[in-house]
Amino acid sequence: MGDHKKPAVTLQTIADELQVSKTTVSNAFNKPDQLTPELQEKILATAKKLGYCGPDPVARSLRSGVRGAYGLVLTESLSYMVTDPAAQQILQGIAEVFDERDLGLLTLPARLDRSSVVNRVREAAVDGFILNSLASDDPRIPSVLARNQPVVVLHSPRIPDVGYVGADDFAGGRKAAEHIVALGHRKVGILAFPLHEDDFSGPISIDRLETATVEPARERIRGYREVLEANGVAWNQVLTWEAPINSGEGGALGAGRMFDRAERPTAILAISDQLAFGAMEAARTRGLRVPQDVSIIGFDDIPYAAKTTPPLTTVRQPLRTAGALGARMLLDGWDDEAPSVILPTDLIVRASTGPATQA
Amino acid sequence: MGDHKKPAVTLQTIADELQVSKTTVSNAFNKPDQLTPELQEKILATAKKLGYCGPDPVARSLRSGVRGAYGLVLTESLSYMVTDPAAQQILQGIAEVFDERDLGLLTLPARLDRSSVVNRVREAAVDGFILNSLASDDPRIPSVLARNQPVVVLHSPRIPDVGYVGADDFAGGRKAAEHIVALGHRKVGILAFPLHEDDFSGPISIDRLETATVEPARERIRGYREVLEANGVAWNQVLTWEAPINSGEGGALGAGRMFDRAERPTAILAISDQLAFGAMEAARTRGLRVPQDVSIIGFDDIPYAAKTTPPLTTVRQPLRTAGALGARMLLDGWDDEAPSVILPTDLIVRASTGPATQA
DNA sequence: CGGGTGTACTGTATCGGTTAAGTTCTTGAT
DNA sequence: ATCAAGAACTTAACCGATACAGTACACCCG
Repeated sequence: MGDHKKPAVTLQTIADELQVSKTTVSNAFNKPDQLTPELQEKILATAKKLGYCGPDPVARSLRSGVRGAYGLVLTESLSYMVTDPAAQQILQGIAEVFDERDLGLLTLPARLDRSSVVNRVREAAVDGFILNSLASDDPRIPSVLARNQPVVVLHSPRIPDVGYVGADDFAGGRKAAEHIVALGHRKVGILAFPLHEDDFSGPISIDRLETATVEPARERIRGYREVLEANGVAWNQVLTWEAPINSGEGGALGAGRMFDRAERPTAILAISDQLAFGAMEAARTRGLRVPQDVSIIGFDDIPYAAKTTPPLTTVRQPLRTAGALGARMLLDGWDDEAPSVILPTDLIVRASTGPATQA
Repeated sequence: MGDHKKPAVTLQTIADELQVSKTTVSNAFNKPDQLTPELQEKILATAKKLGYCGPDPVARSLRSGVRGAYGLVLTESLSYMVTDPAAQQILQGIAEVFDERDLGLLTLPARLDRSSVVNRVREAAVDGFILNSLASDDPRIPSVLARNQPVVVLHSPRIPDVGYVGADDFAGGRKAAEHIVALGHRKVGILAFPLHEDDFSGPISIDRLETATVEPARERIRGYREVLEANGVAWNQVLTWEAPINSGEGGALGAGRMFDRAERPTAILAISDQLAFGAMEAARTRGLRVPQDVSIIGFDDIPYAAKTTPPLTTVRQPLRTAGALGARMLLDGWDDEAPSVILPTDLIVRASTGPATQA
């Protein structure tokens, strides 16, 4: 790969070669109007001759204070993020804005089992951060805030004086539950992705729900609960399952346990489309028809939701918009108090939900 | 967002406060064994009190020469990358390795219509680069190479003395074509993503094919061509279409034009699964059955390929492995000559291909 | 012909750390 | 008592640029 230990060509090397000051050489690269075109050309030529490839970005940042990149802090690892369609949508929104402005996006490592990830946040050479869907007790948050740089949070958690873009998860949860209740369902199961950043998996206790650190999960379920209880379905009649990860497999497992009970639910409320897909899969393997035998509703409306058989009824939230809006908020800053945008959610009725059968 | 213009707390501030040298303060953070635990604790306490959030990463990099992040250079913009399932697979492989080692990944902007993207490459504060599926004449390549840092190329282009991980596209193309030919197809159409980084769209001339700068595209089609010609199908009998972007829409448009001809092809060879999905869609809208009326074969074997109806026959290449291998190669370096890994391709026969009908 | 205005450069301080090479002071061995 | 070795810090140089405040000289004006 060639040796990267050349005697180090710097501005000074070129300045010496041409008997000019290094400031002038610097200007040749950054402020061409400050010198005669001839001299600039001569400097550029010499730079090329000596194998100089432009001012060192690190040194430049140190002096000028500008990094030209922003950090992206994610739940779970980057490799997971890439596989999560909802996260992809958000990332796409962010990326649009960053592309538009020619800025780099530094994705930070996120394995919380490593204490070093907190340090990586401290060590990142960036101008600010986007925090996406973190638990409110994520250890990286204090590190980010300590840096006193612009920060925007997407979806979770809400932090005082920090810009925020999220969706109205509570209302979305209500819409999903209202739809299901209106179809006559009373025996329902709730499928959730993690409510806390531990590795728990199992039924969700009231306490666990109320103390949940992952806010969208908590709010969506609160929405379900409020509507269910208002319709005479007590919380202890509702089956619940928290998957250890937001994936089809997690959903399939949880839904499977519900389907295998004597009194199986006639409807599944999943707090993400991914989980809902898993529930559909679990139904399929058990010979249950969707929606005749069981109705399934998701949350997010990721693109694939329209393509499943049957197409998934779900609650849409504008993920890409959220990403783009958050990015713009971060880059443009704000004047007085930190803005907080709550995007609307919409019930998208497709074919995976239907009336409850009397059976 | 709080004002980020505090009077700037630096090592010196703390050093002054405690009447010690700034080196000692620096050591308190980086080499705790160089000072007494009491002093370290005192320093850390003072740091916290003054709102100091650890050594500035930029200044540290400048002196120590380590950036802790690597640049990722992509075709098209980041927002596109995120939507391309094949790119996602590659990214996932890369991300696994980066997560494992707690390194950051700086995604650089990629709108080639902006001259500034070349500068961004020069200005990125990174220790090396991964280049993914670029055209051989991409203007950013010289900038990357000029930096004299570790570089690894994934898929394209091949560059002398630069680490390389790719797939055997030519053999893969051959396998696809052999499968189609064995099924009796002689009237075939070829669907391609861009062969050059212009915005051309249309039939592919021999010249355009042979000078193609996007190597995987060229090699796959070369593979098709060799097998077709060996089986008596002259190149000028083959329908071709180059889409302006690797997407379902692009494929649908190209395939649509082929299907609408009097002598429509009985098989479509698509150089990506995305294009193949488009072809399936185009067939569906025209009432053509797959595979009875038209066989369709893709390339890549992205996860969704197994889930379409009918499931897509395709040529698998280990995308995630390629990403992971490339990342490891970059980070671990090499001794003598630059390694070059060519991963194998496998024909995966599913249900989208079938025997040619005599009709 | 002095003074104001620009243009093209130069010199030096500085950004915020890390590194290498001392300096002190203790301690233990001879 | 002497000296080598180590622990705990300090000093000064340096990393590679940019910011800012000049300086020198040409030019235009009344």
